Amino acid sequence: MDIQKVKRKRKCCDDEASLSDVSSAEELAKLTWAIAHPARVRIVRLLLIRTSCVCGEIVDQMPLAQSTVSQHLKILKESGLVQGEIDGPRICYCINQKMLKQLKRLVAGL
Amino acid sequence: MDIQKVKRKRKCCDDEASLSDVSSAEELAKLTWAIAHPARVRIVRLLLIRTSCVCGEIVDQMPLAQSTVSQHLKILKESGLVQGEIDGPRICYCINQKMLKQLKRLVAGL
DNA sequence: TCCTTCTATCGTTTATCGTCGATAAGAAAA
DNA sequence: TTTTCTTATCGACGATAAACGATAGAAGGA
Repeated sequence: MDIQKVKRKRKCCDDEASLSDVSSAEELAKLTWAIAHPARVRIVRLLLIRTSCVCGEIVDQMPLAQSTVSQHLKILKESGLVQGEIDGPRICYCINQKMLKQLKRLVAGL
Repeated sequence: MDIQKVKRKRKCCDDEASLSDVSSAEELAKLTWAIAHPARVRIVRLLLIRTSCVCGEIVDQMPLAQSTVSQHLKILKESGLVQGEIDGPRICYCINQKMLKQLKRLVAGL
């Protein structure tokens, strides 16, 4: 997506390192914020359990109104962690494995 | 948030699984929320770089007012990711490695 | 065609976050 | 004791999140 990986070695006193630190801090904050709500964690897990995509079954699994779930899905989509594709009359959600990997990588690198 | 309402879609004896799912979802949400802000990511990284603890030097490293940094530190402390100990006139912050490991474990387990 | 189903979005209300300046509290130094 | 340094806390503000109900829009089936 965005963000070039930190490939170059750090030299002392160059602010390029600081800049990439800042941008990766923002990326990590953005990704963690996406799952920084119990409902969104549960949604992500649901999508992971069912390797296939899921639509409004999510609503049935959650003690929330449909509109609220839709809002959480929107947040997850905006973070890039989740993708949604139109599949007939319903919409098929699935995890963006690439972004999930990126999240895991960034957290593991703390 | 309120009580989980476990819909009976699942079958045999997985109430316990659902409950632990819910609680771990809340724990994961709480921990990720703690670092779901660029400033708090930077604070965590600062504390990790300096294996020793840091006090108000954090403020000098950040483009934020002292009170704001203090607020972020409070959030980090409440999450358990950071500990603060009084050390003379100042306060010594450090990462709670146990909680950091827990965060990494939960994220890796997604 | 109309109807049903599914999802997104709108509008609203309430709660919380992020930020700041000002101030309080606590300990060390003078 | 008084002063000084460091950190926490207290309002206050605008911005945003979270939740809901109601409604709109799209697609399939009757």
